Amino acid sequence: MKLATWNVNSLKVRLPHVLDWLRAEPVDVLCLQETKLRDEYFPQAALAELGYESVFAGQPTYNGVAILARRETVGAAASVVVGNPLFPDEQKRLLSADVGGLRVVCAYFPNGQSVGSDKYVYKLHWIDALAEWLAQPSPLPVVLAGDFNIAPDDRDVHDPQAWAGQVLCSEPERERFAKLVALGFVDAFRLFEQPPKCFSWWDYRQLAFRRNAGLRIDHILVPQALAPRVHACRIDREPRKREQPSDHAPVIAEIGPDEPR
DNA sequence: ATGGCAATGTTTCATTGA
Repeated sequence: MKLATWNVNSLKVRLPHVLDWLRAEPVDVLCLQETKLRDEYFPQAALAELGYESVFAGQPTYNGVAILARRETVGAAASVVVGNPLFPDEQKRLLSADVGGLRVVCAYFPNGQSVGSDKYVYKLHWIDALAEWLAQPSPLPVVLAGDFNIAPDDRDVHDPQAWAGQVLCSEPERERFAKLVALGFVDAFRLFEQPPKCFSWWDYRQLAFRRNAGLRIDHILVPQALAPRVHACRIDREPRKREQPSDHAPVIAEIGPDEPR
């Protein structure tokens, strides 16, 4: 199956991009972040027309996550959980659903604003609680996909010197990323040899995309045991080239079937 | 040191993002 994650920065504005993208790249599961929509405005019907079932947890203005599942290939989403049971939170950043034999956890990590700020402290606590939750046993292999708002390594930063110690790159954030991975995951993207300077987010300002001045902050973590089944992982820059794009690009992983064919 | 760009609702600016 193909599983992707994409921070769309407003699904209202980006719906045409998402629909076009799914027509060109009919992934089986798509995790969305920053839908910025109340649940009553979620474009369920338009996605259903393309064959996708949606589960979602939104709020006005900020945050909002969704998991789209292509019905004919992965069936219906089950065991939907909104938020982290261990971390009561008004902000809609986390959504889990069982689909296609996987427990898909769609996450929009807090941004953190700046190192040492209240939002940064919240970010670290939020991640710690996520790790605590993910440490609990699951009946299905867990895939954690989303906008982590962490560039795990200097390879994931266009200008590591400029970003050193800054939010998204600070050591406490990177330690937390490593702690999540240490629960038994692998970063699907790094299972493969990748060209240098692969990023998933570029600032809207200062022609950052054209200069490839970006960060790799969107990730798909798969269980170590599933690593042999991951056949590819890449970032699709094409949607970022369109008019009025999201500042993030989708990340796609191809995960093979359980049984060798 | 600051703004720069985009989206939203508190809407003609302030807030947030990353």
